[in-house]
Amino acid sequence: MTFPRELHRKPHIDTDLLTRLMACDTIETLTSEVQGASHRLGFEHWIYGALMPVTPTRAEEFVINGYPDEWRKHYLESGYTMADPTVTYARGHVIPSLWDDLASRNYRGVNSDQAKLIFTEARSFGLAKGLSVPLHGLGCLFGIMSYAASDPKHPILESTIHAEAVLLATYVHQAASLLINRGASEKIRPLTPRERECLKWAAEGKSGWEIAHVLKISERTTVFHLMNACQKLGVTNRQQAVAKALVLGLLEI
Amino acid sequence: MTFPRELHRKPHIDTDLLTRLMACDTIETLTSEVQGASHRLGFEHWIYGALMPVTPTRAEEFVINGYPDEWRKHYLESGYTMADPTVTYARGHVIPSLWDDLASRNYRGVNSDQAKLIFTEARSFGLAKGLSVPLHGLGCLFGIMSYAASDPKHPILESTIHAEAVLLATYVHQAASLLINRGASEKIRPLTPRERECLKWAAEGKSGWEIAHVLKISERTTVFHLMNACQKLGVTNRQQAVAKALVLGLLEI
DNA sequence: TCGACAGCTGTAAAATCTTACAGGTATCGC
DNA sequence: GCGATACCTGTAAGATTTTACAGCTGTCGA
Repeated sequence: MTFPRELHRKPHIDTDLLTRLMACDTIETLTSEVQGASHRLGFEHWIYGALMPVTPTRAEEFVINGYPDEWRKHYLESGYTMADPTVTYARGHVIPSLWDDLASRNYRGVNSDQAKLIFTEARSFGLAKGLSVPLHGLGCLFGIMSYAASDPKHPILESTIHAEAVLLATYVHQAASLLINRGASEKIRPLTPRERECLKWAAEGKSGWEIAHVLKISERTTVFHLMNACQKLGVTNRQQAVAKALVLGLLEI
Repeated sequence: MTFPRELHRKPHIDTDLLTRLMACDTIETLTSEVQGASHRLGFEHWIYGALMPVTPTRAEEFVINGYPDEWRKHYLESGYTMADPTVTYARGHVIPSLWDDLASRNYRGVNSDQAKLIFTEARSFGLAKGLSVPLHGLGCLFGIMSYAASDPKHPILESTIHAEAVLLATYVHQAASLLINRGASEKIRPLTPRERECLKWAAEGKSGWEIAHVLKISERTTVFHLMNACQKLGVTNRQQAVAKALVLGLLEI
């Protein structure tokens, strides 16, 4: 296979930029680098947010952004986060979507009227045309990177911007994940192989007696391992241990 | 902000192509479309794989590919799947990586010797330069889309190919997810709000009595809801119910 | 050699979960 | 009206989990 000349297109987001992004060790430097990268793609505004689970059913927000302060203020005061169609969309999808599509199509869980209102208001703050990139993995419940341009004629889909915005988003997600984990307060002592094994079978619905037979140990020993696992995880019973181990990705299949 | 002429670069992966991808309703048409798309990016070979959890600790593979048959045969016979550094890498990362980097750097859980062996063998089958894109979300444990070119001089990083390959990968992931879900044998009756609520608190380590007090219902009723949830999920106890509900994404925070 | 750690085992009481029996109200669409 | 559904409640026996007591072997690095 030969490489036609047109294959060689210098990207806006080059490897130097990506290397710098991954090297960011503070929220400030990361914000600054992303700001520059977004501008290179023709977007004045951007926001990255992720939900990091702290318990099986509670998550903490992590947000960095280059949005107009007034819009962020209005957005938060209006409690738009949960009604925001870009957020709802990101939770259940992996492909990027234009805001225009989110407002016109009826995705599951996306209220179309509310969507139009939020987008209309956003436009009045200078966010005319937007692209939202869902992000998953790295122990986050879900994340989102949104880009916005003040010019509704920004050629997102007609150019490689579409793809480059997705690439940039994955790097921001990885960089943010490193930052978040660095600042993680709760450090869990790693589980031993036996503890993981016992938890795994517990998650499969096996009783202590059954686990003992599968692992060819005494029932007392499974109780011992599961108890230790509960202590390490800081939980009160097996249900919670299984749940926490799962959401923290401690029970790799 | 103005759009410099160079912002308008017609992408190799355009919206038409992406629309066709999402419309694929069989493995064959999807394979064929991806084959064409990969070629447009200068890659002769590609493979998409995903692990879909069927129980909290067991997952099923889904693979479609445009790899040389001989290489796939050798790969499977040698049991490379678990030793493959691209697979190990994809499990814990979200940013794409060149095979060269995987072979030279020491990522967590990636055996460098084994990695070099697999890559060397791959090269002898015509897979000289490769790019692997990790994929997460959509209820999969993790997925991976790898591209390979026979020419070691393929300008992946020096062009927008890098970004476009990532965009294409997300579309393949979404399309494959739709295909897999369509063929899903096990259809779980949806949980009622009360059942989800009880499961949520169970996952937080609460006992039946505690859940009853939180929800201001009798303990008998929590037992009732959790029993119904267990039946709907086809499991034998609360541990398994919590685990299954979590991995199936039924307990949205 | 010694501490730290993984792994293993026993008994027993109390707490909790599972399963069986049996029954009630309210809402909704056909 | 009537079936389907969500939601709610009671009693009781038996299984399982949680927690307390206490003590063993073997490996590994300092």
